Amino acid sequence: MPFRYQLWMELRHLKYFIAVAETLNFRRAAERLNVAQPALSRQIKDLESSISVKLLDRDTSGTRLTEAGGVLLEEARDIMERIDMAREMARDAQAGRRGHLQIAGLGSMSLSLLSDTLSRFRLAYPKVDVSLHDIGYRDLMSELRAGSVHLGFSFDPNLRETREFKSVQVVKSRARIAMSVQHPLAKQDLVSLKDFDDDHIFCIGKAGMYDLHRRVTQSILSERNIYHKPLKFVANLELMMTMLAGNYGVSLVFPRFFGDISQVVIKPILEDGDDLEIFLSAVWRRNLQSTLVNNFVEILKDVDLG
Amino acid sequence: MPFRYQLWMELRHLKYFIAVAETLNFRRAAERLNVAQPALSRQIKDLESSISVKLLDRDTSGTRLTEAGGVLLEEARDIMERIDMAREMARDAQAGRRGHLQIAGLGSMSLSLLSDTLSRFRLAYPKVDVSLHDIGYRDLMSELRAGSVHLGFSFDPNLRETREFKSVQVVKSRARIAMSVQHPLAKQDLVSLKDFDDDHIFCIGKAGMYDLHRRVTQSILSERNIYHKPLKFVANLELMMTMLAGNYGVSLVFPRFFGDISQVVIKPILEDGDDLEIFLSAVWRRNLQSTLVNNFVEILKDVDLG
DNA sequence: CTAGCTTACGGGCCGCGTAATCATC
DNA sequence: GATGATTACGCGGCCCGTAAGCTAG
Repeated sequence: MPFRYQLWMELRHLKYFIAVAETLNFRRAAERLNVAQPALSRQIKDLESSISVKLLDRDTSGTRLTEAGGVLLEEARDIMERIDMAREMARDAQAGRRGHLQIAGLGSMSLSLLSDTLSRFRLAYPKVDVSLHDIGYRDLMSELRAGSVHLGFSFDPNLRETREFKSVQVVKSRARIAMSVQHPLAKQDLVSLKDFDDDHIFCIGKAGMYDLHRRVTQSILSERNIYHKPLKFVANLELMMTMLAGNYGVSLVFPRFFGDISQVVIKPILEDGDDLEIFLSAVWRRNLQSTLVNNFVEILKDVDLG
Repeated sequence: MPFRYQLWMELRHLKYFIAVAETLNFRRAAERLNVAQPALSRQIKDLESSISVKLLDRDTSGTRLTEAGGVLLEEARDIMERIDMAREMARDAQAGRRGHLQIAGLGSMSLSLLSDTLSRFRLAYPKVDVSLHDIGYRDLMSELRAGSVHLGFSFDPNLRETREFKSVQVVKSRARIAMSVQHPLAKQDLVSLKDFDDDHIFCIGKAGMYDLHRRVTQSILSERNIYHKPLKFVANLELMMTMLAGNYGVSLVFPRFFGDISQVVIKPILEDGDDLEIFLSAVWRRNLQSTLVNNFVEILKDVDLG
């Protein structure tokens, strides 16, 4: 397949043309350009013939722009500005001051934590476009590999320091139980996981994107052989909080990844165990040499999310 | 004074870079460009060093865009499009299909006649920007000379065929008297200028822009030694028509330059004389080689304004 | 050994500068 | 003659192509 763009001129032609069009005098334009006048004449002539358009009227009374010349002058100036801008943009991009940063996390659970980091990053690098994506943790690896996501947030230990990925631990949280203030146990300071066999236990999401919550909840309960009713699912965090506030059930939550909701109290758990700790990590491809990601991670480390 | 735009690259560099960035393979890109691979390598290297930005990561696993490269790729594509567009626009301009056409006339008196011509011109040359200006006939000559107005409309015989200007007669009209339907003479088919010594005679404008009407009216009346009350002035055509409709006076008008107004009748004049004929001409600078103007005049001639 | 990019080197095109030519005032 | 633009012409840079070099699988 041949190439799309034909080269019918070079930037030199535009530069020379602008100079002549602005001075309307070949000799002075040549001086400004530090070239000899004949060279300038020749280039203008070449430009005109390459587009088959008369750009300048040269007669005894002087040199004047034709209408086509006037039109091209505006365009040419604009193009030269674009050229300069392109260089600046590339430099910005190299310095991590410009670009597109695609960040993905496990739904609002992790992304809602980032508001501080995001605002500080925006302050430091205002020209960087940041996009947030809610994707499932299963997709995260492949998206990171493909490069369509540059930085991910994950609770998955498999997606931490490996030969392929780098990561930094962002925050950890210990599982607690969230329930309505009207729940019988809401007055206790400490509750046991065994106390909720009569309650519905809510999880966010049903399959795919949000099913991390279900997996963690199920694993914690079955690890301890705790009887419980079948898990109930709600689509998102807000819905779950509404259900909890209405005392329709309880939920195993990781307080730092949630906001404070009135009508809902969060109680520590009597039981012990490492699996009650959950770690949120930022993950990115090790061989992705991205100043954007590096800058973002620097700020991320600097921000106290705890 | 040195020149504004520095040349740190040529379009060739952009073209080559786009090809490499799209194929991510120097050899295939070189094929598409019909150059040898080393030449391509060298140009990309030159481009990178000229802006001090790494655009492509070349390692054993292949060639990939850096972030800066991605940014530049978008810009480069855009610039190449602009280049092609610039040529098309210049060609359009040369063919009179694009540009700015500045038209001036003597207020709404003449410009309101042009709606047919304007709409046909717009149909034929949609990319041409037409601006209408209301300027006095005194300014018209200087504006035409300066080139800030390309085509003018004038009743002034001095602004017709001269060594400096070309013109074409657009329409002529014979003076009549406009008066209210309630005017005592409104029932007559023919009236004499001498019948109105008791009526106020209205003219549009007081000084400057619109005073052509006053000059013509005054000249016609004094030429015939007709007694009349001092002329009364109104700012514009609409106001005058309102005054006439209210039977506050009469006016010497040139029907083709006015619209039909209810409550106002227009009567032929008994008197004879060449000075009762007024000609509207389109005028432009003779040595202005403007396809836009030529095209416009062609359509103007073609449209029946009578 | 192959694939893929870079370095080395010689040739040719072209853009430049000097000088001459043309045109108008 | 002065100003200003266009040919004429030889030089030099640079872009290119061929060939060799380098690295990784």
